[in-house]
Amino acid sequence: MPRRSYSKPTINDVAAQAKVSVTTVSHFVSGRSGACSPETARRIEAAISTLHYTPSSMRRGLSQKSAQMLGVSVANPSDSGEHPFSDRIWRGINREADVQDYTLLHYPSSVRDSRDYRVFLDGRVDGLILSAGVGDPRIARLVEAGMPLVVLSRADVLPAGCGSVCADERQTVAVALSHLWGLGHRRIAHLAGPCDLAASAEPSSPACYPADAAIQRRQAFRDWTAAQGGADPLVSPSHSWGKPSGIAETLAAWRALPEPPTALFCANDQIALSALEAARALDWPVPGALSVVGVDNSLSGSLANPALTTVDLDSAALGRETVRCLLRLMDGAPSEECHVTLPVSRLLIRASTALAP
Amino acid sequence: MPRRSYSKPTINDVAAQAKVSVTTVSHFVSGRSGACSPETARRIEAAISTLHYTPSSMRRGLSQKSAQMLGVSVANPSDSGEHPFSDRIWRGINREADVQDYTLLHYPSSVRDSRDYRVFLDGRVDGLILSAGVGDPRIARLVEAGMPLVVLSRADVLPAGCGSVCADERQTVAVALSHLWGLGHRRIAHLAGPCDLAASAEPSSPACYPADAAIQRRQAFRDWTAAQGGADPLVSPSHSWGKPSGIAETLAAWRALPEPPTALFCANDQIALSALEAARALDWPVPGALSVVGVDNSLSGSLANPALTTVDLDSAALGRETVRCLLRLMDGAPSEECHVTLPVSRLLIRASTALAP
DNA sequence: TTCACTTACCAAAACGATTTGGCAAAATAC
DNA sequence: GTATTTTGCCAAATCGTTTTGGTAAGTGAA
Repeated sequence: MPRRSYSKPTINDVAAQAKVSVTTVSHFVSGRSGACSPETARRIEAAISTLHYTPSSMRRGLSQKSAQMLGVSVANPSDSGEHPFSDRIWRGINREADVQDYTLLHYPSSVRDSRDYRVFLDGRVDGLILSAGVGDPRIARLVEAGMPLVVLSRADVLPAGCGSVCADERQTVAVALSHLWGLGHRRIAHLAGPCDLAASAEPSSPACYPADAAIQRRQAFRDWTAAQGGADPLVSPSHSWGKPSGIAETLAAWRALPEPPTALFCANDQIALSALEAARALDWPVPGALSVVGVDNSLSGSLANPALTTVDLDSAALGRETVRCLLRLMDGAPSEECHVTLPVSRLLIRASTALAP
Repeated sequence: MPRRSYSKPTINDVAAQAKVSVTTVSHFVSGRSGACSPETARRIEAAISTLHYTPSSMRRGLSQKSAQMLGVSVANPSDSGEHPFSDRIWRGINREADVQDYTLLHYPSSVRDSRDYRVFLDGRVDGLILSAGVGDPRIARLVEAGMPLVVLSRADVLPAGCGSVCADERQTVAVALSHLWGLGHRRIAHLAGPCDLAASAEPSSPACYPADAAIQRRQAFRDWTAAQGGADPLVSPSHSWGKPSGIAETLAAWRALPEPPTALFCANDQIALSALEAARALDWPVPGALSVVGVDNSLSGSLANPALTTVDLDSAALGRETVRCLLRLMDGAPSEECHVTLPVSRLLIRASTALAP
């Protein structure tokens, strides 16, 4: 038994009612190719409004070979509950797609993988934006199939043929560390994110972080401190982005050092919040004795006590750039020219950082 | 200059390569109508895998008059940063749509309204799920256009012709209050959500709460306490769902009462978290002297100190039911039979509630 | 008047899949 | 050995829109 479908008036109905040919209606509606006489226009307009005619974009796509639709599969907003980064990227993508007159087909990556992105290959979309783990085999498959593709990731971990957009993590780290440095901190420790790639691919992670964001941040931290002449900086083991554990132990160990750190640079806000909690438990005053900086500008961070100083990533800009990059690719730009690293970081100074003791 | 589009092999290419007719390929691919000989099957299979053929769902929809696609416009996950309720509904919808072999077209409600849901009327989708404010004029328009439609809202605030799904708020309230009652609390106050409809339509609100959820919860609270014989229960003025303010003042006033409340039932977790903060500032021990219950089971609530006792709404179930309801509607069920009120609440007892003092 | 040119419209083909109706050949029944 | 059914396949029509290639009628200039 066939499922009832929403049926609406067609261009033929309009043509019949207005007593003109479908061609004329099509021309009138799309505004292309030549004007029609005022009288004809009036009749067509009347018919359209009487019948509530809306041209079917699907049928249009049939003859135009374009669906004016972009597929998106960034870390499912659904699963990302409290990952503002992902949410803002998503919003940036939406905004720009709207401006460019494209509709988005959002396909959550949580859906069972057996389908293998088939939805995206069945002609519904003209191009694809996705976040994927390093070495995701599907990327190569999609590229091979000829699908224009932009991945939210670093260019150097991707197969050839697709574009990429990512945040400049060196800038992110520099923004945070120069703030601390300016406050007089000379002993700065780093609470790292998930630094082995396997872990960063775990489903609970905000998958639209470039898969190795944690590694990049850790490396940038080491480089930055090395550039200041500081030797052997304190770096914690990996912590999960989401509900990090083991932070209390690390902090206790650091505090017991002959020369404990006076500032903490945390790979993201969740980790920073856990650090805040741990410091309180240790009676380690923040920001009196220990300044803490996070990354992400999450709502929880702004509500924390003390309010968290954090690096705000303009993820909406990342989203926008992703769409633009994809459109360039679709316009035929060589994929080598579609790799973008954007400086999008800005420091939000709140109560968790202060002058070094 | 036309934009390059992703072009892929068609059923014709496959037929040519396998030296059979398109009809035979179509039958083979869709598995319908009669088997073909092993030899023919082998040739078709070979051609398909050589060419990487994927049937185009768009073209399929062209002749079948169905796109196997449902439109969704629940509170944009993008804007909902920390509204787990919305996220889980979204996930439930995804899951069920996948099971039923439908793809979702997600259209964020934040996009400029001038477009008026046109995307949804242009034949891309077979049905529509949305959350909308009370009296949203677009609902009536969509229904009039014949679009099968389910709204996440209460049935009695909707125009005729669409389905509806909502949580049973009386159950939500009962679950929370019986817990407190069982702990011996007899003086229970309510911190209400946004109770004027205009405010509940504010963009920052989790729009997939039924527009008047706050009102329903407040009413259910009054009814429940009245049923217990308690007279004149304490109810605060309206608070925003998101970043509520004025809570500190309310709590201070309540504490100064000759007989202060021993428990607080908050309209959602955000409000409860603010209450926790305010109680701490007042040196009002939670849960020693004041038990606090929220609604939503947000992550922030579980990480709070003390961890928040909360009502968990099985929003995924709501999402699932929404899809099923829509499919019933599309199958021709009369809209009067497509109104569902689901009891989906379950209590999560954590550290913010204890025996009455 | 005739030629060139524009305007206003239309008929038919195309897009890629499914569906329908039908035709041979093979298998089965009498 | 003929009649009937089944099997395996194909040609053509269909869906709603755009595109292509026209045809008439009207306008202006020679």
